[in-house]
Amino acid sequence: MQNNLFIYNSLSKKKEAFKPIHPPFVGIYVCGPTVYSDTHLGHSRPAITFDLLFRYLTHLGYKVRYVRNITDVGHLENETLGEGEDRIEKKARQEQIEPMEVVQKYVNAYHKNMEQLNTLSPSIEPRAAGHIIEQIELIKTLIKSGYGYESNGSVYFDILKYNEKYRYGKLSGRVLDELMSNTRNIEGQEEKRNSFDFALWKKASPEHLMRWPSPWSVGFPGWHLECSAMSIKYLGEEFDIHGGGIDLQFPHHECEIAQSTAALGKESVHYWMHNNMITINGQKMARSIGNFITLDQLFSGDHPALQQAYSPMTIRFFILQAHYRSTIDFSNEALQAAEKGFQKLMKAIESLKKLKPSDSSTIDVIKLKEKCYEALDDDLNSPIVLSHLFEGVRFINSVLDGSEKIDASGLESLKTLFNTFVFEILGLKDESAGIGDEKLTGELMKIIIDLRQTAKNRKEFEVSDKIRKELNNLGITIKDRKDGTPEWEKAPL
RNA sequence: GGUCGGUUAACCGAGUGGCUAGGUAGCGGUCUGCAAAACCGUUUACGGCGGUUCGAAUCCGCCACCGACCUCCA
Repeated sequence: MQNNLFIYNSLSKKKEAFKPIHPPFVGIYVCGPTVYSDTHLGHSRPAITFDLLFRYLTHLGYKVRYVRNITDVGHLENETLGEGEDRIEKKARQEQIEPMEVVQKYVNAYHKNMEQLNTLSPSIEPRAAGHIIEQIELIKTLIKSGYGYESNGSVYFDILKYNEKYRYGKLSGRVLDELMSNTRNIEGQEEKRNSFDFALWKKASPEHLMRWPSPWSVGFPGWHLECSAMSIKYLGEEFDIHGGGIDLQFPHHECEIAQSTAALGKESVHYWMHNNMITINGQKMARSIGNFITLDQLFSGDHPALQQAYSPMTIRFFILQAHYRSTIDFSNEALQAAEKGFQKLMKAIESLKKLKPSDSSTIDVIKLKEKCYEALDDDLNSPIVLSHLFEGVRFINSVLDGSEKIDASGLESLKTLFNTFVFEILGLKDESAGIGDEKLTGELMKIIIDLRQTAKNRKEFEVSDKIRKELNNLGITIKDRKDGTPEWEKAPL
């Protein structure tokens, strides 16, 4: 199996040819959400970025195992203090429910939103709390090899020791000496040999709800550990691609690298990929900053910053219009532009179905297809793919207008091209279909349009304009075509 | 303060040495009874100052501004 795909590797800071370890198999691990509140716009970025990667690799013929975890334990409010409260537990106390009820609630919400965005389900979606045993085993290995040490019932990772043999900080460009001089002295660190050591296992305080027995204490695993344990379990000691948000690079992914490398004695991940952030007013959108808009709010328009509701495919299109390693700035203007652009694309695909072939062709479909592949192969450059597809859109509309021509085989190729890239790979879908009572509406519209046509033929424009205006009030637009058969369309609700 | 990244036209956003990305908005036109759609044409660009080069948005230096990470974050 061959590919021309180049992927930007965060570790080498270069675009590298993608060579899977065991073709035709490809293993991908992506950091999923910590499920303690609603999914917001920022979460859709990695979901869509790695959905695109998953879809493209699958399209190329690879058998992809896509693992995306759910963090449901161990993610503390404040890691440095060592006394931060578990996010899930805090929410559980606030809402007076079980921690696992919090998890269930927000996992369900996350899944619903992911489905709305038309992202494919991962092959495996493991949860940290379901892999306590694997994590404990990994800690044992780390203690045995001297990289983990126990302290008062908790276990920490010894970064200084690790750095003797390996280089801590190589992903994020940190230098340990600088970390040492920069780290703030905060109380509550007495258990650690060094302030930058991170927890592998934490002893639970008496009031802590989420707790499991271990050789060291009744407690819970550290946040970074789950990804190492679960990626090893499902993808093997070495696997192809690890993805996640750029904000996870340090310390999360750095710690993951340290743990896995220390435990396995070798590099685990071949390609690190990081998606950039969605910004709002130029600043990162994040739960901690409080400037986020949830996906449900976007879909309903129910948020003070929103001028209107935006459909899931508008959001998906919006995100695909930027390259995944660039920031993308949220605004109503930008989303409205995305909405219009997306609708234009969908309309052209509808028109494509109706095109009549000519004897000759004025378009090179093969070249267009090649350009689309080239763009994807260049580190998943979806904005460029879209720009090529819009070339196709202009062509389709011109054929409809009579200024361009396409032959039968070209037409088939063009249909396949749009189907492949727009729906299969970019993962967009037509949202206008499937509104109830469609058939009846169609019949009714036929009658109304017929009446209006009669009025027009009699030059009773007052009547015909009234019909059009009343329909407009219902969100229905009449479009008189040159050949005298009017079209109508309903704005999406 | 340290490390890293960014600054492209009204907005979003591609592009890395010579060849107008694209979407949205604006303007003019074609079509149309009007309108919408579509098509054609088109305006406002590469943060500032230097340097390298025949040629720089693209490479180098300095400056300004913005941001990310250094706590948790997708």
